[in-house]
Amino acid sequence: MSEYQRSSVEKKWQDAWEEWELYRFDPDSDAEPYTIDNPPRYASGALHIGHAVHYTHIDFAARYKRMRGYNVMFPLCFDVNGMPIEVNVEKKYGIKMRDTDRHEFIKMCRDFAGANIGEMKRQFKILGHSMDPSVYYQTDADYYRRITQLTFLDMYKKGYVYKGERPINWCPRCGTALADAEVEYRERKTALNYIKFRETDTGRDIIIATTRPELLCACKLIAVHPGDERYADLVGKRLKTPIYDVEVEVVADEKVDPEFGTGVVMICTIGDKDDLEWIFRYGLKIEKSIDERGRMTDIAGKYAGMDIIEARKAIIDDMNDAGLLVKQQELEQTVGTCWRCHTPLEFLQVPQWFFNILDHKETILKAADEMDWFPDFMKVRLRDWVKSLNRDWVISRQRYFATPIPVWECMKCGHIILAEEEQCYADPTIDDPPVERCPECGGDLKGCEDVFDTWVDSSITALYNTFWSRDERMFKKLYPMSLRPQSHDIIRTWAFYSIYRGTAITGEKPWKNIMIGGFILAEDGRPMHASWGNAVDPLRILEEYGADALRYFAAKCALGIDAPFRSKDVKHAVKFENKIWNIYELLGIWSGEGKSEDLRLIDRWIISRYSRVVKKVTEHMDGFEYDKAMALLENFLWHEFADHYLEMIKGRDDDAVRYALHNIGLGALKMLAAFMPHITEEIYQKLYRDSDGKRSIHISGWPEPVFVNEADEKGGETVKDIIGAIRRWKAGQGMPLNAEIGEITIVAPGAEKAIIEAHEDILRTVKGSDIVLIKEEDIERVPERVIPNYRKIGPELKGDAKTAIKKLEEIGPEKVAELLRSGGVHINIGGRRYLLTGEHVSVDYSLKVEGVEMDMTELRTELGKVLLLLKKERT
RNA sequence: GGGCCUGUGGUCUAGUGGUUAUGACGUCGCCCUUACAAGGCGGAGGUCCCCGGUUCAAAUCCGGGCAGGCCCA
Repeated sequence: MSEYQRSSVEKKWQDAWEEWELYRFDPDSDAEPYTIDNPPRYASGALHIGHAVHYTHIDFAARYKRMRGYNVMFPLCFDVNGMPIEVNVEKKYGIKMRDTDRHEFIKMCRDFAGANIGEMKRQFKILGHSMDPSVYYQTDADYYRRITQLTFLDMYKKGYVYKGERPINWCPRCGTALADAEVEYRERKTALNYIKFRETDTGRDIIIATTRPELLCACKLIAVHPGDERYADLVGKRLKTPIYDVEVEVVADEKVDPEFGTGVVMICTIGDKDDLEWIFRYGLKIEKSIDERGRMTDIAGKYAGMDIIEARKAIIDDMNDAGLLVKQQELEQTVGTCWRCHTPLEFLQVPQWFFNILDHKETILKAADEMDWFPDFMKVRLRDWVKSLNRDWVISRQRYFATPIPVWECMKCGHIILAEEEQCYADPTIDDPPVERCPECGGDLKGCEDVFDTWVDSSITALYNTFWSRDERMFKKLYPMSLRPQSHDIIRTWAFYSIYRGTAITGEKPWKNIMIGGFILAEDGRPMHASWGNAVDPLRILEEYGADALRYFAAKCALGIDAPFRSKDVKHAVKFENKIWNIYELLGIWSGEGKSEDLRLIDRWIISRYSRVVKKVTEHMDGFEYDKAMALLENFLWHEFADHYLEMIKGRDDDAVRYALHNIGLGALKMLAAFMPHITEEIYQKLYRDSDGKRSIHISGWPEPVFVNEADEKGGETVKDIIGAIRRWKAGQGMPLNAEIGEITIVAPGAEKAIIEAHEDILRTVKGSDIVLIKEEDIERVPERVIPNYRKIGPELKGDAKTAIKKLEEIGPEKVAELLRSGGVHINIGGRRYLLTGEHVSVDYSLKVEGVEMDMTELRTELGKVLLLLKKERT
């Protein structure tokens, strides 16, 4: 009567697995490798339930493949570079990156991330994850950054890299370029300002609506819709800008929305992407009104040096004072913001480094086609994204904590000097260039201060994991990797960039399979938000319910589909654990592996059912359908094996039952092991370690089906149904389930053979004394009572209803039954004739077999109709 | 505005052309049975989001809506 002690058991095995180094990838093994391009966990510290679920799915794959005999590579890895760490460090120390020494700041970032990594390793451990510390990496380490730099050199030499000056997304707060993939669109409220421009010739006022009055200093053009009659005479004329008093021309352009504002727009260099389109169309000279730090430039006149918000406020005040501001209106708009700090982005022209992606779309799509996607519809998202791309990937960032771009530039002629391969990892802000002076012009060289977008680091994980550039033999063996697991929000980034880099460098896809996880929503079905108070802390769940329970919930989340967190599932998992624990408590009574010689029908039935489950679960595991595998296992173990088979075999002690219990008990436990590694290990060690011979269930083999026999299954199902019906009947009688019930009479033309074979098991299970098989004709049906259908008789016979019912009772059940069989009962009341049929009246029969009154239950079984007759209890 | 996904008893969910729609939670009733009352058995509870179409037959396929999620513009 022991209870499962989840917290101590989980801790015990987590420590043991770590000590045993159970999950080691063996580079020299002959076994087929199964390599997982594990997402390096970002070193910001906090564990989100979504992370917990995704990494748990990956752990399922790793554990399953290990049991299938693969040499599994499941790296323990962390993504460390990048802005979130920088932002955290700024917050923690109350400093600004730009005001801090570059290398001092980098050190603070490293230390900060390093401290988090310890906590994150602990999180993986208490989730029961099986990552392998022997294939460890973190993206900020020199050994990793070296590989990032080598891939860059390789791509540079192949012509994928260029430096260019073109408008890019710019975060003024972070002071860096951002790729399109890093832009997050947000709804926000802003003021639409109606301001006065003056027509040069006539002096009349033209009202223009703008959300960006601070850009007025860069206003180069005014546009109206060509069909807009209000302004037909304005086209070609010149207007003077308020405040600056600069003359600009009015053009007619289809792109203007006459409904918006006043139908007149000002075009500035540069505001947003629409402005950019106009700039190119009209060949406008680009004038920067905002600098890289988000401050107004000299062309803003008196506003120079202010930041954007200050300048906007100041110019509005000034225009208001001068009577140039007509009105302000609240406006909902969508703005591109920085993915990190959500500052609205500016569109600036700053020299940057680019990867050429536009020329390689076809290669990327082809590689994506060569991989298997789980679920397959996720491929569509990648395809749509690739097809929609119209700008190259900006890979340079004006930040500190990331991999430096390993180049020097001639300060005189701009010539680019690449780092030598041997030199990498190189930091050009510290290290000397490979040559002293520019080989072209003899000018001085300056180390590049830009760093890489962190996706440049993380998009080579497949190359890093497979020893690219380090071990040719291993690379040949391991690339492409077996599996890329990730979530669907980063298809356009991580998946896309990785495929691009992989194909650019090796000419081949980076993985064979890619599995995409869905989002975990809050219990109320909305996304989790700290401010909505619906966020779930997985560490609390772990503490309260344990890792196996949380993993059970993860298993029930189908791949690729957003699922709300369900604490009910976690609680249910605890019940299931308890059930598992007790099932194996019971199985512990039967020791030994048994023999298959004298298997009975019910043994063959459950073994065949089990074998089918093994086949189906294996298919589901291969297809990453963990929810289906888990559901199948639970249903089998709980509701077939425990509820029925175990009840049927209580009291037996023979080699056949031992054979069935041992095979199913061990096999089912193994199939559960990937999902619930702790409880299964505990039971394995107690019951099966000696016979199965492995140190841990997690390195034992995956079970094979024993046999499938359809006839046995049909027979067994029928026996199960008969026993179930008898148990239900007992419950209905208010009898204890272990009450003796004497003789059981059965009519079962299709199932006699099965019943005869299993009669001993049936009788022992339901505590019967004997089974008597009879024919349906042997049942005597004795009409007992007339049952009038008031609902039918009442409306039809109205006032005569009462009399009619009385008459029916006088005729008596036996006669009524006979009349009903021959068409109906004619009744005459006061000259009114009625025909009452089976709709109006029925007869209740009692059943007798050889004169004894019986209860009858009719079953539809796999072997046809079964009538079960049990002696009526005398009350 | 576009792409992809989802919409099934009070709540969550299985089911992708075929008797009476699966299961869980909750609820009501019964039962301590040689593991498990954190268990077993049973009952009540459903316009399968809406409208139209295809079909002998639609929760399921097609079209159009509506609502939610993710990604994008």
